[in-house]
Amino acid sequence: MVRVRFAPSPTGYLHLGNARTALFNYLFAKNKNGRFVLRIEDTDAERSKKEYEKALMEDLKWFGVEWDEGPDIGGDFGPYRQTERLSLYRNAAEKLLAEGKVYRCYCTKEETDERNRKSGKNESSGYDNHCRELSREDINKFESEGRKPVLRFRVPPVSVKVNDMIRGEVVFEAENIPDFVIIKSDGLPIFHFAVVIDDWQMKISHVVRGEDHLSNTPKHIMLFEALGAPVPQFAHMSMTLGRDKTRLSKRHGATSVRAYREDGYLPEAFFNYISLLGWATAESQDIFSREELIEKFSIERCNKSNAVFDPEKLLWMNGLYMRKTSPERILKLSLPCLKEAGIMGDGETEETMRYMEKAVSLEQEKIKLLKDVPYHVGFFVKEPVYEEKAVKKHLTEKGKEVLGAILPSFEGCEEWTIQNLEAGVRKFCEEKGYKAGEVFHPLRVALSGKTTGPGLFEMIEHLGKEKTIQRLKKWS
RNA sequence: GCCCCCAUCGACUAGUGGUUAGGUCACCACUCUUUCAAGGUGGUAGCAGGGGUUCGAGUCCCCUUGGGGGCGCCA
Repeated sequence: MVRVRFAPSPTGYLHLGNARTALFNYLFAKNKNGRFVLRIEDTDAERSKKEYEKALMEDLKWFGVEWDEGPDIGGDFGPYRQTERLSLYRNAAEKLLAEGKVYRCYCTKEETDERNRKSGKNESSGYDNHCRELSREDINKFESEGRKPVLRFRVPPVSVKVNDMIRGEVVFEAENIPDFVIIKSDGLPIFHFAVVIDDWQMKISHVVRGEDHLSNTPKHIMLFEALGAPVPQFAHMSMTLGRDKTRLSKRHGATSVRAYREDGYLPEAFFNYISLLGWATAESQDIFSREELIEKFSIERCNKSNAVFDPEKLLWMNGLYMRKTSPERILKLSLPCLKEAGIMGDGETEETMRYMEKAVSLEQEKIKLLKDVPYHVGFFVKEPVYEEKAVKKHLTEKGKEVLGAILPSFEGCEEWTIQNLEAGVRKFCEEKGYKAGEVFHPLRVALSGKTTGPGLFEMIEHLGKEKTIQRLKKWS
């Protein structure tokens, strides 16, 4: 049984990189008919916030990554929050201590840094295993000073092979791994220890995570072995970078799932785009339905090299899905924006909803983001926002003259259909000797406020006689 | 400083010793068209560098360079 997990820290909104890790875990699990576990790593008391945990779950659900076990829905291997599992870590650590696999260390950060400096080593070269063989006397002395020890893992002198599903075999020498802390002096576990205990006890079969953890994996393997626990399979996926190939951060623009969600991306577009980062089929297909992705996904086809997140391609893909979906759904999803823009209110009638659906359908191929919907369809119900440039260019004296001249033919239009409207306007052009553009452009601007929009006659037809005449009068 | 990973168009990628190095985004041109889009057609653009191995290297090996990551009482 394949069991994978996604284990975020609730210290901020779900990051794009993490979203990708979650997605790959999800796809892998679903592809293998396995289980996808959500675990919250909230042992960092200062930075972890309940509201972020909530947001994390909302955003995951938003783009369709749903878990089979997690803090909100439970499961057979809970609890699923690390702060609720502290006794588990403590017990496991006690056992290792009794077995001599970990030891108490009383050094402060300053002391180890100082020793490193004196021996000419780099400050970040790690712990020097100073407290490995403390005597009873030493311990008593430190304890009487009131020092609180940390628990350090006694790294065995062996090399560790990581058999990575993406990277193949990677070997690490123990000499490059200093004894590391597993329990802090306040009794809380360090990340590396908590993950191992959790993965073990939650029976995680495959650990799929970012490459940033590859160098830490030998530590994890040593811990699994010290615990007598089975070592899971590992797959370290490439990292997600920004345009300049550095780690994705604020200065690259939006980096949280929340931001894309609020900008009006469609969840299926986001899902599809993210799946393409560091993974591809032999055909390099790039449009997939959720089901297709689940069916075709495989860890073996994950790339080893880092991937640059390209917001432009995401935007293109969103437009594609926007064109594919129904106007009804677009309207429904953009309702909050429309309300905010004062274009629609609460409790609109069924008739208005259908009217707006039609308006959306006329503009659908141009809509790239939900938040742009008000801009595209606002003029159908509200007085147009007249764009200065458009007015200046087309609603000139001559333009207004044309509008005044054509007004009667609209007033006299009995059957308000696209065909009639077009025939009428064309007839007008011919009779008065206007070129089409001389009439079409002023009409469009007077009615919509913009130089771009739906087909002119579809637009007029949908606007209706009343609004059309009222707006034309205003400009003639 | 030490350790690890990676390297095909600007970006995402296909490629697993013999290819005119393919697709997608972006870009450019043309086309369609009342506008803007969308669509269609075509195009610009790539194997980081140097050594090997081989009849033959984008594909295998080594070095260099570049990029990323790790080495915390953060996760």
